[in-house]
Amino acid sequence: MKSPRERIIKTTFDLFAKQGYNSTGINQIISDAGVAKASFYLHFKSKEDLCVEFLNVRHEYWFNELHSFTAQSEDLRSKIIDAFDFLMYMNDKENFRGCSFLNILSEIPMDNVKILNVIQTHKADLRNYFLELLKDDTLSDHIYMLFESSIIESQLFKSNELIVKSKKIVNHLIP
Amino acid sequence: MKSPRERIIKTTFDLFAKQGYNSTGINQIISDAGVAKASFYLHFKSKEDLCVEFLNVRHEYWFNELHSFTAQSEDLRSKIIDAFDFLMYMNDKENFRGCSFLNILSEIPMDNVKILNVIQTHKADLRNYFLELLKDDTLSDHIYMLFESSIIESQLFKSNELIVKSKKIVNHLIP
Amino acid sequence: MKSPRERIIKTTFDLFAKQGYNSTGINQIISDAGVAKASFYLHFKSKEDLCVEFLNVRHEYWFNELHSFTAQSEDLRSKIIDAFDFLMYMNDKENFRGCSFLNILSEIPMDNVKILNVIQTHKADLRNYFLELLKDDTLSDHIYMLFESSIIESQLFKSNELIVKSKKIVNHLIP
Amino acid sequence: MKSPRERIIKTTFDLFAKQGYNSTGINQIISDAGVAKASFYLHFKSKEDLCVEFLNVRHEYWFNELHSFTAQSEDLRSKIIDAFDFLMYMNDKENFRGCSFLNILSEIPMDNVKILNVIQTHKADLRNYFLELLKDDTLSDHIYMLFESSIIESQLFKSNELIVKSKKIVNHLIP
DNA sequence: TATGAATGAGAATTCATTCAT
DNA sequence: TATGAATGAATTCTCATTCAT
Repeated sequence: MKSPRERIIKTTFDLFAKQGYNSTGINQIISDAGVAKASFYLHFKSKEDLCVEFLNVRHEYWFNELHSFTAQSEDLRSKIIDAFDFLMYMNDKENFRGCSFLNILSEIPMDNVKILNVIQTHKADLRNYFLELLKDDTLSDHIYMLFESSIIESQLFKSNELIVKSKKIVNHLIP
Repeated sequence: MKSPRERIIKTTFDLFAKQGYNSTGINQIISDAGVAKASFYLHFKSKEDLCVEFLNVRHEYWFNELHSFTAQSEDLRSKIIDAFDFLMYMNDKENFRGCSFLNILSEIPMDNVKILNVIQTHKADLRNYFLELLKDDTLSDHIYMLFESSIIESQLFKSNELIVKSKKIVNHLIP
Repeated sequence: MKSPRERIIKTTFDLFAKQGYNSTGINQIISDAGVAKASFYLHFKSKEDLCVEFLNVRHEYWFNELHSFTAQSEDLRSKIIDAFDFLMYMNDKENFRGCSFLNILSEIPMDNVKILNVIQTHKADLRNYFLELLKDDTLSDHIYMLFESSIIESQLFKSNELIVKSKKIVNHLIP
Repeated sequence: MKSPRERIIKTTFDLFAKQGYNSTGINQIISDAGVAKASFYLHFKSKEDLCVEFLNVRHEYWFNELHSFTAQSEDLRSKIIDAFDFLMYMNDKENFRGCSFLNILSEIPMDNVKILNVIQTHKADLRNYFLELLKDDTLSDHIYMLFESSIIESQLFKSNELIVKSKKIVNHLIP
């Protein structure tokens, strides 16, 4: 059995991704993780702190998954298309739960800069991911925005329809 | 002075748009609205019920605002561009709070179909708005997705940068 | 059966006087009072708020008791002496628990002005009580200080010894 | 660097005197002292135990300070007056925090004899201090009580007013 | 002697909802 | 229709203490 800290992070990873931030209480986390309440607060200063940790872990996990999913593709075009296929893979895997970062963005008060920063960094990294592939910021932002919409709209309609459509559009955009 | 029901709706409209669903308690609503607790539950079965009502009112309000904002434009191109300007107008007015519908989508449990339906309907209407203007579902969905991203990214970065960029892109897309 | 609010105040009165502020939790108060937790917070904004209310009630109670205890005495000297006898009566009644106001003074952080004010007012009133009787502020403060010490020392040593001694001293001081 | 035990005692000395007993948690003590939790309980059986130790150290410290402060004075009268000046000196130094012993007396359950004993001993010693100087137990207790009030009232009103008044009164009392 | 990790019990407070009038 | 009072269940967080090493 892993250490309490690891169990907390693992549990949080599952619960926040599945239920969101506000719907997941500390009580559920500790009971699912099999950890005492005080042990939780030994490792995390507050729920907000845990959220930051969660987002960091999620960030790493998500990009790792993206990278392995797109690793085979060699040319630019298929690398980008793969990214959209990755979204469908994730929707399948996580049941159209959408983007943990954007979900939490909606759940926190607007002045929570600590969490906001982590979310912004994640998305800035993603935006940069496309920029480094495409070397053209208008095109890369264009695709980034289709990518973002693809996530949200598939969450909203519980369907990959607009991801598929985005793929077609993107296919035409890439030179 | 308006009726209790109207006062509740008005207050909810302000608070949900400003603070979100979960951060707004019934207590704040009734105290801001100057209404007794029991009176609230006389008119609304539950907070969820109120949420549906809020989304309906918001739906109507939002499209009304969009229509008046874009009323002057006569040709297609400027009508679409105006829609993106409308987003900047709203960000200014509502301090980059993003889309009430998408925000609540993130705040509710995924199986809450009652609320999910209202959100889906709103977005379907918006998607249709572009379709009816453009008569070409690939193009209209393309623009719809840029529009959606524009909302979210400006909320995320508290900046209109990507709205401006979207406008340029959209300008090229429209024939 | 009285109203929840009354039951809370009655219970608090007993518990704070007996156990002090910090050793008395909300849980004990509501369970002893037979009231739901949320009902408690319906009537009192916070524990601090309850403390202020408690001190106000205690203030009135204490002076009422003092007045009735000393009501019979007609001349100045015996009125003052009666006040010291009153302390012994209270020690007997409340088992040498000392002064609720001074006890709480020791229990709160020094910057809690809200509570500090109530305590200061109580003691200013007491100081004034002696002044109005004696019309000589040096003498009245002299006696006030012996009175205060009498409370504290009898609490400390669980004995009325120094009250008795004070009475003798006071007897000589009054002209 | 001193031993853990010494560091704990030094830290406790500062924190208990400044914040009181209940407002000072073990966690703050060990973190301020730079000592591990288990090391703390190696040296002190419980917080209560630490409290006793604190009071003992404080006792010694306080009397030492008093003695040095009054060392210069040769005649009886000025030695007594000096004691009251000492209170003002301490109020200045410790920001009107009052008597550590009386403060803790208010913070503990009444049946905590272990701590109560230490407090009683301290005050008995003080009472004896005046007795040995004055050789007249009525007079010495009279002054002792003014002394005690002086501490408490200056703590209560954050002012030396009643200490000054006490000095005048005491000046007349001493033959 | 020294420690970092872990804990059970309890702290104050807020939630959406219902009841009696 | 309208209401003020009352509630059970949950919230986040802190307490002094102990265990395994």
